[in-house]
Amino acid sequence: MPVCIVKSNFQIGDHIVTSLSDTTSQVPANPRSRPTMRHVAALAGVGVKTVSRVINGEPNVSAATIAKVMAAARTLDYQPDLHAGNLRRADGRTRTLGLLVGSVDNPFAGAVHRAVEDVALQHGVAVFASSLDDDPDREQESVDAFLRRRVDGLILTTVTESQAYLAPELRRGTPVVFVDREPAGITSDAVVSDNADGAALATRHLLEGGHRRLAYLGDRPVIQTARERRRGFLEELGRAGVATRGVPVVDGLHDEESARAATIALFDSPNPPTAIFSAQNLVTIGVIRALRELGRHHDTALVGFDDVPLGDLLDPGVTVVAQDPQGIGRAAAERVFARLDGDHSPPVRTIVPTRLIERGSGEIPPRREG
Amino acid sequence: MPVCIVKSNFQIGDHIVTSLSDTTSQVPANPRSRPTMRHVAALAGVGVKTVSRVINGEPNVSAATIAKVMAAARTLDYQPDLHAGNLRRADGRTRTLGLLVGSVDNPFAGAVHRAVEDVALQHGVAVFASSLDDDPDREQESVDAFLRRRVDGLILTTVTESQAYLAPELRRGTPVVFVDREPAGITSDAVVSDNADGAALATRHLLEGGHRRLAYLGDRPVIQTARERRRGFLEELGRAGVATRGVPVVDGLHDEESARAATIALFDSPNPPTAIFSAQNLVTIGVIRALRELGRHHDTALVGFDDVPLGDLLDPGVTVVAQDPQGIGRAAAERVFARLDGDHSPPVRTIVPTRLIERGSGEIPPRREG
DNA sequence: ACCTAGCATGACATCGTTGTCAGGGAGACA
DNA sequence: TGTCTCCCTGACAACGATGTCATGCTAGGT
Repeated sequence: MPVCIVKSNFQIGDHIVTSLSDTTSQVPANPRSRPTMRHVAALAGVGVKTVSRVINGEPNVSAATIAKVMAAARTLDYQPDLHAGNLRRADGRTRTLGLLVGSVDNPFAGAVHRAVEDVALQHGVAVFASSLDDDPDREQESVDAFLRRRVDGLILTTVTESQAYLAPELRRGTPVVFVDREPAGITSDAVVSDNADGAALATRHLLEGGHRRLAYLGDRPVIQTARERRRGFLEELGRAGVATRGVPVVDGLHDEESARAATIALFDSPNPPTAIFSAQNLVTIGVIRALRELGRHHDTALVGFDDVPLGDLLDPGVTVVAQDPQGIGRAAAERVFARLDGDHSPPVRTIVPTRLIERGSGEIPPRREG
Repeated sequence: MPVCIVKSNFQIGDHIVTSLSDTTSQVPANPRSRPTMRHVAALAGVGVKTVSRVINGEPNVSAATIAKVMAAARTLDYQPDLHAGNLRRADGRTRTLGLLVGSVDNPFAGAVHRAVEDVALQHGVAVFASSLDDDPDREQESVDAFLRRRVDGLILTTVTESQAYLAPELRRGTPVVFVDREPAGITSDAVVSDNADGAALATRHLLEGGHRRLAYLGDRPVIQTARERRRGFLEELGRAGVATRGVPVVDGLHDEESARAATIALFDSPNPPTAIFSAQNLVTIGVIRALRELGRHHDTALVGFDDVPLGDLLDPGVTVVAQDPQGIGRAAAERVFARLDGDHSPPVRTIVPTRLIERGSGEIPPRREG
C-alpha cells in the first residue's frame, strides 16, 4: 500500500540520484531506522529545505507542495528531531525544563511538579523531573544532567551549602528559579513559603490556646527551611515572653519513624509538653502515630507545618499551617518563562502565603497537671 | 581572574589562529555564550577530537594532555552537549526516557515515578514525566513530545482506545512498556496489577463477611482498569451465586466529589447496600466522606482498590486491596532497560500482585434490617 | 642505522536540521 | 515585449559533537 503511494508521487531529480548514498534511499532501508527529512524529501520529490518549511509551518510554500510533503511525512511516520533542529536554530531553545524536587514521591513535590507541568505545557515545553533526596551529590548530578541536555531553565530545590557552582550558568542567561528553599552563595529568583512566619503563626496559635510547654520537632538543620521554621518557632516564644531554655527542640528528624521515636522519648520525661509543633509533613505523621500509641492524641495539641493528606478525616483533625505547593510551582514556572521572554529585572523573591487550617488537633487545651 | 589563568595556560598553534573565525575565539566572546569543544580545544592548545577523547574518557591520550584539557574545561565551565554528540554517536542514545502517568500529583503515580527514576538513575538516564489526565489528546501530544526528543524508551499509561499509532515506533525498536493499563490494538510489554483478581479478592472478602447487598463505585469505563475491576466484582458475585440484577453499579466517577455524591444518592434508596467496593483511590476517599456525613461509616463495610494515604490512621481504618506502585515502576523500568540491552524476546505481561490489607472498614458486619 | 609497531594526535566528513542566499518562473505594469 | 516584482524552491554551510583515517613520533628489535 505505501509502495503504491510512493510510485505515484515520486519523481526523482537527477541530482538526487547521483548525490544520495545507498544509506539514504527514498524510504529507510530497514524499518528499524528512523526516517529523516531527506527521506521525506525524496519521497515527496522536493528538497529538504522545503520539507523543513512545511514541517515548521513557514510561509511561501504552495498548497500542492504542502500536501505532497505532509503525505510523505505521514507515510513514513516522520517525527522531526527536535535536538538536531536546535543545534542550528537561532534561539537554541530545547523547549525543555529541569525540575528538581525533594522527591517526586511526596505530595508537596507532586503538587509543585503538576503546576510546573501545566504552565510548561502551555509553552510547549517538556519537563525533566528528578528527586533530590536531600543529597548534595544527587543535586550536583541532577543539575549536571539537566545542563548537559541543555534545558532552557531550571527549577531547583537544593541542599548543597552553596549554589555558587551555578554562577557561570546564570551568567549565560539560563533562568534558575529556586523553589521551597532559598539559594545561598548566589542570587537568583526564588519562590518560597514564608517559613519563619508560618512557624510563628503555628506557635502563636498554640500559645493563644493557653499552652506554655511547647516542643519543636523538625528536620535536619542543613535544610534551609528547617532552620527558618525553627527560628520562627523560637522567636515567637521569645515575643510571647516564654523562656526558651528547657523547651525541647528536636532536630534531624527525616522520616516518620524517627519522628515517632522522638515523640515517644519526649513523653518519657517528667514534664512532657502539652503542645507540639512539628515542622514537616512526615514528622507530623510520625508524631500522630506516636501520640496514638501513647493514647495522648486527645490531650496533646499538635500543629504541623505543611498539610497532611486526609488530615481532615483523622480524629482529631490535624491542624496545620498549609503551604500552597500549586501556587509555588505555578509561580516558579511563570518566573522561568518570564525570564525566557526577556525579563532582565533583578532577581525577585516570591513569597507564597501559608495559612492556618484549624481542624481540631491544634485547638486542644493544655492539660492541667504538674 | 579567569584571564590570568587563560594567559598562563594558553598556547596557540598557528593553524588555529588562521582557521578560526572571530566567532570562535579562544574564550567565548561574551559570557552569555556557551563554550563548545572548540573553545576548550583552543584554550588547551589541542584539537577538538582530543578534547572529545578526554571528555569521554577514551584511551590513548597522554596524562599531560588530559590535564591541560581538564583545566581548560574547568576554566570555561564547559558542559558537553549531549544531544549534539548523540547526532553522530553510533548508538544514538539520548539517555532519556519518557514517562506518562495519570497525574504526577497522585500518590500512585508518584510512587511509580520514583521507582522508575531510581532505576533510570543507575543507568545515567534522565526521565521526562507528563500527566495524562485521562485525556486522549494529551496522551498523543505527550508521546509526540517524547518522540521528537528521541527518548530511548517509553513507559506509558494510556487512555486512547487503541495505541496502534505506536506500531511504527515499535518497529524501529523503541522499547515501549505499558504500566497500570494494558495496551489495545498493539502488543508490547506491560506491567500491571491483576485488576480483576484484586477486585474479586475485595468482593470475596465482603461476601465472606456475610454481606449480600453490595455496591460498586468505579471510574469511567473508557479506562481499561476500571472495566477490569468491575468485571472482577461482578464475576465474583456470580461465583458466589449472588444475583447481580439490582446490584448498584455506579460508573464514571472520576474524583472525590462525584464519588461522594453518588454514595449519598445510594443511601437515598429504600434498601441501601451494607457493603461498598470502591474501585479507585479518589473514589474511596469520596465514599469515606459521604459515609461520615451520613453517619454510616461504622455500619457500612468498605473495601477500596488501591491504597489511601494514612488509611491506617482513619476510624475505621480503611481496608484496601493495595497495589504495589513501587514494584510496578521498577518492573517497567527494568523491562525498558532489558530491551535496550538487546532483549528481543516476545512481549511479556508482568503482573504485580495486589494484597488485601484489613484495617477495619472491610470487616464491619452487615446490618440486620429490612 | 633501519624497520616496525603502537601510541598520540588532528583533519575531515558526518549526524539531522535550519539559516542564508541565489535562481527560476509567473504575473503586473509600462 | 521588456522589465520588475514577488513567490517558490533547493544548494550549501553551519550548529556541536564523534567516527574514521592518516600522520608524526617514540620505543624496541634487529
